[in-house]
Amino acid sequence: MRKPSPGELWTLNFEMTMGVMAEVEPEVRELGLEMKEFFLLGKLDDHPYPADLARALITPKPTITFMVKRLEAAGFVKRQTEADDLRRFRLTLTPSGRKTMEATRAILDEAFGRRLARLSAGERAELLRILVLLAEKHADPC
Amino acid sequence: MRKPSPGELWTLNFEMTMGVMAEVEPEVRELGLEMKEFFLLGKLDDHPYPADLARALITPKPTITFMVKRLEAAGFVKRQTEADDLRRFRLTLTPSGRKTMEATRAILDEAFGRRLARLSAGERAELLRILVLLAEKHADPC
DNA sequence: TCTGAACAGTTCAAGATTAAACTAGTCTCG
DNA sequence: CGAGACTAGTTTAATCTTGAACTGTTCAGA
Repeated sequence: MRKPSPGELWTLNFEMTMGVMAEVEPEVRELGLEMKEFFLLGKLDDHPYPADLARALITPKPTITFMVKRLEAAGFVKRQTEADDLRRFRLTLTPSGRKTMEATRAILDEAFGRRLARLSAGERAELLRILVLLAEKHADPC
Repeated sequence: MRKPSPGELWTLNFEMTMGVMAEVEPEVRELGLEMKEFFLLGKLDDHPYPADLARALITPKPTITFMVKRLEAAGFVKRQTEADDLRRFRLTLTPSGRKTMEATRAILDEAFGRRLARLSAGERAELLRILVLLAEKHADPC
């Protein structure tokens, strides 16, 4: 590959990522979960409120409302009102929700693990190091 | 970061990728393009037929139909019937479509370039090498 | 040539997403 | 306290997406 521009590199990475997601999706669906719902469940421990989730997942609030509704109906999430701020609902994973989330992660581990197996141990470590650098949020210097 | 599982690494990467996309999206919208449409335009040279695009973009055929309709109406894409196979339409970028696509890529270059600037030249080269390995499609050994 | 399978692309209807507007609770500052 | 600004979460209505079914075309094999 000719030396790509940053945008081309981003696109290559994006397509790889989406390829893995598409690979995994049917199997995850069989667990009764959409990939987007998996992302939500994965954030729940650190971001237990809907508005908080909306920010963390870069997703509009109404979308979160509807996803939470579905997840609650499916028995993956429990909502409880927060005594000290009556506007908010604290969301928690039910045991079934956690189990399903972990099963999904296992499927993802397996699929992306197959790709990572193409790399040496050193390359995998380097990739981790690099991704941590890239993922870091930098304060906008205004 | 504790050594993450493959799925956690994938998720870290996915979130970084989506973060860049969210960063870029408003500016791209001002050009009159959705990000999804940008991906479509970017594939057009190599995949000039809708069904072909649907496969390349891992997207259902009706979605492509509607996106192409919009892109044609916006003057970014031209459709012409293919004489030797009357089922198919060949799609081509109009000059305006190519210009807009390139402007979008420039925005992406700028945004992802800012992240890449956190890496050394050696790390960037290593990242490219690694992503090429990960992105490669392997034949399923059945 | 004909028949049936396969493919390109579209339509339609059901379902998902989301911007805008809303309700209701909290907080700040006089 | 009380007014106004802000935040959480929902509703509504418009838009977007997509599975299923369809039309029309091509192609392989009898």
